[in-house]
Amino acid sequence: MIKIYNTLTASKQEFHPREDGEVGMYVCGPTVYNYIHIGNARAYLAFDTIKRYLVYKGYQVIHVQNITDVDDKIISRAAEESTTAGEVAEAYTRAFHEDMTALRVVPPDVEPRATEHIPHMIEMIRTLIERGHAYEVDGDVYFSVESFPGYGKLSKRNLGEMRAGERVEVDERKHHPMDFALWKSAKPGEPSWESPWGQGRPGWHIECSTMSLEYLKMGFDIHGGGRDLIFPHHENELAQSEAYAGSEPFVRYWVHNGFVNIDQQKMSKSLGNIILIREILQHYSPDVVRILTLMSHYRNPIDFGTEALEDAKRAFDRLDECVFNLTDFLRRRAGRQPQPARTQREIVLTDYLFDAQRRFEEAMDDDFNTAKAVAVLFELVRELNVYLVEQETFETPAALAIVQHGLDTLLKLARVLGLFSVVEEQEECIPVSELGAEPAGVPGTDKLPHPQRLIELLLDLRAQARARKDWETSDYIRARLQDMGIKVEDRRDGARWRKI
RNA sequence: GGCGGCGUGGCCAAGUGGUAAGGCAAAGGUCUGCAAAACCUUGAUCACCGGUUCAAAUCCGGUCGCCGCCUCCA
Repeated sequence: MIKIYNTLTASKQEFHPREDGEVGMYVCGPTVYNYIHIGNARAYLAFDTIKRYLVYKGYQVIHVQNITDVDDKIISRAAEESTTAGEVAEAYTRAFHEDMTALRVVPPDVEPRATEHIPHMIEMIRTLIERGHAYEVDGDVYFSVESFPGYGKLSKRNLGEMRAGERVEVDERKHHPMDFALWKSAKPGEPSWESPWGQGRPGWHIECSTMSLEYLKMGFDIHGGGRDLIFPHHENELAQSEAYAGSEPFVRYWVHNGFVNIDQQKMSKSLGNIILIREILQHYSPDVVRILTLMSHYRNPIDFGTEALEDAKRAFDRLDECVFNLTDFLRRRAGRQPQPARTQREIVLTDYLFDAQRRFEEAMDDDFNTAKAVAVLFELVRELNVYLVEQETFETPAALAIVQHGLDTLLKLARVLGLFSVVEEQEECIPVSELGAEPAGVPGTDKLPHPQRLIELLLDLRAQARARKDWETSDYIRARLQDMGIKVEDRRDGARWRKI
C-alpha cells in the first residue's frame, strides 16, 4: 500500500486513487520565458520518479502537464528581445523539451498550452461571476476569496492573518486585498483575446484549473508542483475550481517537492546563483543529477553545490561500476550454458535478491522514500560485488544464472528511479569475438578498422609487454588510453577496458 | 505578525517508541609490478534542558541556532 504525504491534510495518507488501477496526475509545467534551472528540474525529476513508480506498481497513469505560454514574464522577455511573446514561448518550449529529454524525463501524456484553452477559461470565469464568486472591474475580473469559505485550507492560512499589501501595493478596486485576477484587461501591444469583458488575457491560476478539469475532471488524484506553488497558486486554483464545480475535492492528493539550494544558499535571482539545468548537464551526466535528487527525500531541501555533485558522481560511479562488473562477467562467459545447481550460499543470495526488491518497494511505498530505496540499491551492490569476488576464487556452475539475476534485479530497480535509462545504447566494451563481420579495414578502400579492434590490438601489445615485465611500455599504453578516455583495468583473467 | 520546516558520525542523508540505513571523504588491511576496481576493518547516543515511558533521535514542554512561505517563482 502506497502512502503519500498530502499537503491538504498535512499528513501521510494511504493512496486510494479515484478509479482502481488508474491515476490522474497534473503537474504544474513551466512558464516558457527562459531556460529552466535546476530547481525546476528537481520538480520534474521528482514527479517523473513518482510516475515511474506508480507505473511499476501497475497503475495506468495519465500525466497532464501544462505549458504556460502567456504571462507577464513572457511578454517582458519579448520586449527585451524585440520579438513577439509567441516566439519567446515557442523557443523556450522547445528548449524545455530538450532539457527534459536530456534528463530522461518521461514526457507527459497530455501537454496542454494555455493559449489553446482560452475559450474554456472564459467559460469558467463567466460561470464564477454568475455564481457570485467573481466580479468584473474595468475589464479585469477578480475572484472573491470571501465567497469561498474554504479559502486558505491548503496553505493553512486564514484571511485575517495574512498581511496583504505588506510587500505589494493593493489594488483599491478589489473587494478584498487577497482577491486575485482571473482575467486581465490587455494593454496595447500585449497578446489578447476577445472576451465578455473586452480584450484581455487570463490570469495565471485559471489556466491550471481549466486544463486539469478538462483532461482529468473534478476530483483527480495527484496535483503536484514545488512547495512555493502552495500559496498562492494552488490555493487559488483549489478555490476557483471548487467554487466553480460547487463540490469538493478538486484534488485528492496535493504533492509538493522541496527547494534547491546552492552551497547552502537559496537559489534566487537576487543572489544571482541561478544555475540552468543545461549548464549542469555540460559537466555531469543525467544519472548524476538524478541520483543527487534521489539521495534525499523529495520534500526536503537539497543542495546542488559542486561538492554535492561530486559526491553524487562518485556514488553513481559505484552503481555503474557494479553494472559493468556484472555485465563483463557475463560477456566473458558468453555462450556458456547456465547450470541450475546452486550452493547453499547461492540459494541465500537468490533470496536476498527477492528481498531487496521487497525492501525497495517498501521504501518507495512510504511516500516515495527514494533515499531509502537508493540505500537498498547500494546494499545490493555490495552483496553482488562480494559474490563476484567469491567467484574469482572458485567459480560455481550456477554463477551465470545468479549474476544474470543480480544484474536484472539491479537494473530493474534502478530504472524505476530513472537511472540507467539508456545504458543499452551506450557503447561498452564488446569483445572482438562479438564484432563479427564488422569491417576490419579493407586494403584498397578507405574503410578503417573498427576502433574497438585497435584498442584490442593495443591491449594485446600491452599484454605482451607485461609478460616480459616491460612495465614502462605497459604503463605508457595504459596512460595514453586513459588520456583518450579509455580506462584499462588489469584483472586476474586479463585486462579489460571501458569508455569513461 | 501568521504559517511551516530543519538541527543525526568530517561532509551529505534515511530513520518518528525498543539501543542509529546508505553515499562521499579519511585511516589501516587484503589483492596487485604499479594503477584501477572490489572486499575487510575503524568512527555518531542523534543542538541543549526538563518531562512522559520498562524503553525516546523518535512523544510532550522549554531554550538556542538555521531556513522557507506569506509578491512572480519548482
